Amino acid sequence: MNSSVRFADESAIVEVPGGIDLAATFESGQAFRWRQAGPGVYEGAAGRCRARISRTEKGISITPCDEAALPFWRHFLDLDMDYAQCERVLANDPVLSGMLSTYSGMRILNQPIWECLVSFILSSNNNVRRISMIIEKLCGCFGADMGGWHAFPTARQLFEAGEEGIFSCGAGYRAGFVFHAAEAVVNGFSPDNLPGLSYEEAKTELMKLNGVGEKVADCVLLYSCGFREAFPVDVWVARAMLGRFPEAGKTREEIGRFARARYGKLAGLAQQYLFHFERTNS
DNA sequence: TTCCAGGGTCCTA
DNA sequence: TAGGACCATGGA
Repeated sequence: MNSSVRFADESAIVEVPGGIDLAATFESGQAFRWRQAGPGVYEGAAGRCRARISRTEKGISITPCDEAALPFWRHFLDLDMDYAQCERVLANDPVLSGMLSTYSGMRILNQPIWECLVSFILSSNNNVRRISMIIEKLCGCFGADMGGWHAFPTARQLFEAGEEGIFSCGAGYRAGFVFHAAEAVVNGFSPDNLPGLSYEEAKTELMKLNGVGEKVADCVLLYSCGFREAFPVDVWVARAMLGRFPEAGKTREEIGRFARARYGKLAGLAQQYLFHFERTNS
């Protein structure tokens, strides 16, 4: 799917045919460095890039953004995926149809893999607000100074920060897990190779890391590696599924299997609607 | 004061 | 293999 683009005033104005709901996309617990800066306006960063994204009549405006930067943001926001078609398919599901009309335009992001991995290691037994706080501290303490803001720290930067440095940012018992992941990357593990594997292979590789279980692995695969069949099951999604699909099973593994069989390659998007709806309506 | 949060690990039975 | 204790911490 290709959409028209024009550049003006250091901005890229991009037409988004399938529509995009910035609030649902940035506030549905998949990314932790984005804040609302006004009505229909979000500011945030991904890796070493920072931008202000606002709604326009037919799509979005990304500032700053030139021709060289556009591919990064196009991939990050998944602008080449036909979400209108995805929503048409999911709308046939009686459970999801109401959620789709409420949050139509919610998208699954393609985040930098290392950043996504660390973010979701930090998510264990934690809440969204506090995860964001820890990540901002990690960026401020160890990320590269980009002039007024800090990039997400690289694996080497977190390795050199040490477990104590990571702990000092409020990571708690998860500091050891993050340090171990950084050490693994410094010693040769390459997260960027994961998209080239199968879903099962990539999940197995991720789960070799300390602090990465079934749920965290599925989050990384869905939000940064392009595996749209991944179906992370946290307390909210488990609650949503148990209330609507008693036949899905009780364990998180059973629920995940049931959802992948039911929704296929759209399982990840279905999960995002279930999570966001359950959180905002409880 | 207790419970909960986008869980995972380790120990015990 | 299943179940439960434990891990840090801040907000409700």
